[in-house]
Amino acid sequence: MLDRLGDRWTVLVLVELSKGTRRFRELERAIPGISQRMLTLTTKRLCRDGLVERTVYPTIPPQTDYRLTPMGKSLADMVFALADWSRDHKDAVAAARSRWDREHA
Amino acid sequence: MLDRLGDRWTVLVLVELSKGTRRFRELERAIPGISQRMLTLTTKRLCRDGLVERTVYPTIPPQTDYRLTPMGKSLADMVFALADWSRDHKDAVAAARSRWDREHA
DNA sequence: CCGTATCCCTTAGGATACTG
DNA sequence: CAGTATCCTAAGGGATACGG
Repeated sequence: MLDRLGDRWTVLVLVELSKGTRRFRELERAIPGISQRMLTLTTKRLCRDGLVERTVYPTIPPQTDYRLTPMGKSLADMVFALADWSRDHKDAVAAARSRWDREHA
Repeated sequence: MLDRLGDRWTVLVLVELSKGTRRFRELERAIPGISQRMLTLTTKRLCRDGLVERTVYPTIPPQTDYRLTPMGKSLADMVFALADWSRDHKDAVAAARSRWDREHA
């Protein structure tokens, strides 16, 4: 499970879907740099794990909606907690790094 | 920052150090499967980020102690929160997966 | 014991092209 | 639009050998 949050794209999809239902193309545009392939793989994994739900409208052109399940929402909350931690300690980490880099020049 | 927790070895080292001060060899034994190379890289990154502190005793044979900084401890707490989430939802995820696998056979 | 330096192989994932 | 299929390369990380 922890390795799921290790995946960069997974986290970004989770965050984007936490804002509401999104279509495939909307996710793609909202997440700069993601390839079609990775978006497909990522959403598929999230669906398989029961974190995201998919609804397909067999219209022309086709439309697919993605949205977080309750479990997905709770995981997204963990992501936000991590993001908070990250923000709170960003400066301290940066300071530690520059100090390390100075001392190991 | 989030990608740090994506790294499997980083998480395991963090967890092990949360139990107390450890020497290089102790970490290696406590984390099955980690290579010397990855342990070195992982501890070095953690030190650079100010999450772990190193104390070297220039004895023969040499000895090096690793321990979490306060910031490292707080990150370890986040890891434990994730582990809790994981434990709480383990069954639900497993169920979702087997259902998915059944339906996509 | 505590690392560093190389080699080497696997795999993640981007680019591209094609379907319903 | 919403994917699937194929190719290809960059790099993460294991195995091994060596140094202080």
